[in-house]
Amino acid sequence: MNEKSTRDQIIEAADRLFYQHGFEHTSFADIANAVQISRGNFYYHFKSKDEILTAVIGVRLASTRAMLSKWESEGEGPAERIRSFIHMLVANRADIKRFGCPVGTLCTELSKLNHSSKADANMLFTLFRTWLRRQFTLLGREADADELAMHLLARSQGVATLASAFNDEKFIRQEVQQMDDWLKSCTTALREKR
Amino acid sequence: MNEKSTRDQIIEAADRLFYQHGFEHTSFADIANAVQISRGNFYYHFKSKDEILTAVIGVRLASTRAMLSKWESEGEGPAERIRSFIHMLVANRADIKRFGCPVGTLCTELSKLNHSSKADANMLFTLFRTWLRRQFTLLGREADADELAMHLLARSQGVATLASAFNDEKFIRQEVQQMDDWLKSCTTALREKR
DNA sequence: GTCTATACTGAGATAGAC
DNA sequence: GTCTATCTCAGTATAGAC
Repeated sequence: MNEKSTRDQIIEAADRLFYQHGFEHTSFADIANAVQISRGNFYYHFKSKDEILTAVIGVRLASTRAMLSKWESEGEGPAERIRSFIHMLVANRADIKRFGCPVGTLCTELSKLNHSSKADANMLFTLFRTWLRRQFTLLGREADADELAMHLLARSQGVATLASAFNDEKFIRQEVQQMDDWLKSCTTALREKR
Repeated sequence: MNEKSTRDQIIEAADRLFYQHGFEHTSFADIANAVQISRGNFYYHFKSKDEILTAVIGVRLASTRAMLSKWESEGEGPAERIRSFIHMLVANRADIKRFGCPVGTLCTELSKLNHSSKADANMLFTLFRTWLRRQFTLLGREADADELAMHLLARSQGVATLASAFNDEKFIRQEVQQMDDWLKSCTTALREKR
């Protein structure tokens, strides 16, 4: 079973194209062309474009949950787990430089379209927020865990946006370094309080 | 001459609609409807939709330059001027909460569309970057002025993105407070070096 | 499950009257 | 300078053959 089902291929292609060119700007023809099927066949698998979007968001939610679980089980302690999040920017720097953050850009677009799937897409942000909040709580920062989680999310979003606008990978590394330092200071601040 | 020319009205309406609903999602009918003119009349003033976008970006560039000049002349010293930039987030919080940052969201969209006006829109970012860099230089941080400028730009972009996704004005105030503190620490760090 | 052919819609754009 | 009418085309969607 090396062959993926046509349905999965469609979702995969749509996921990539929505990321690279945006949801609205991606046409059925684009997706059909990428999967090498006819436009007509398309409607056997999905009734509408919105239905594909729903499926794409579903896949992204699932893969995000899987990634967070992996970080949770593999990271030695909350600080290293948070570092996993921060270093995602470096790991994906080539894509981020070209297309920005897949979560941020999708949420922004759906928000402008006032699309019915907007809330589902925002759930991607919530997954990260909740996960980060738990890590900061484990780090002993339960009082401001959510604030720290949101702060870090915002920092990474900003980095993605500017790295894309200025087509600048070096800036990503620079900011990641600063976020690492900031994370250390979070733990230090805690020790000083003791 | 209280009446604005039709051309200016079109640009104004397009500016607002592009911000609220995105460039691609805004149709001629939407703009024509907002200005209360017929679609046909439209083409007397602009040959194409791209031409309207060019005009909108032109207006935004001009008004950004004007705003930066105003901050430059009115702010007492570089630190207070940088604070003007930071507090833009608070001043525009209602719009930012709903539609994100007008600069960031436009640049992101045009980047995904691979639009020919992408570079012009990015110039908006460059205006802020250059201006902030100069302020940090005046603050005595010439060695890392550009890094600080980019850092602050990224922070504000991230705040706008998340405030919009989570529909959260309080988060904006929270982060602005932190940026104010950060700005103070920039000056403090300098004094300590002396 | 995949194809071709085709209908329908909305959006960008033009022509020409007033 | 503004209007109505109309064209073209891309994109979504459907019908029905294979």
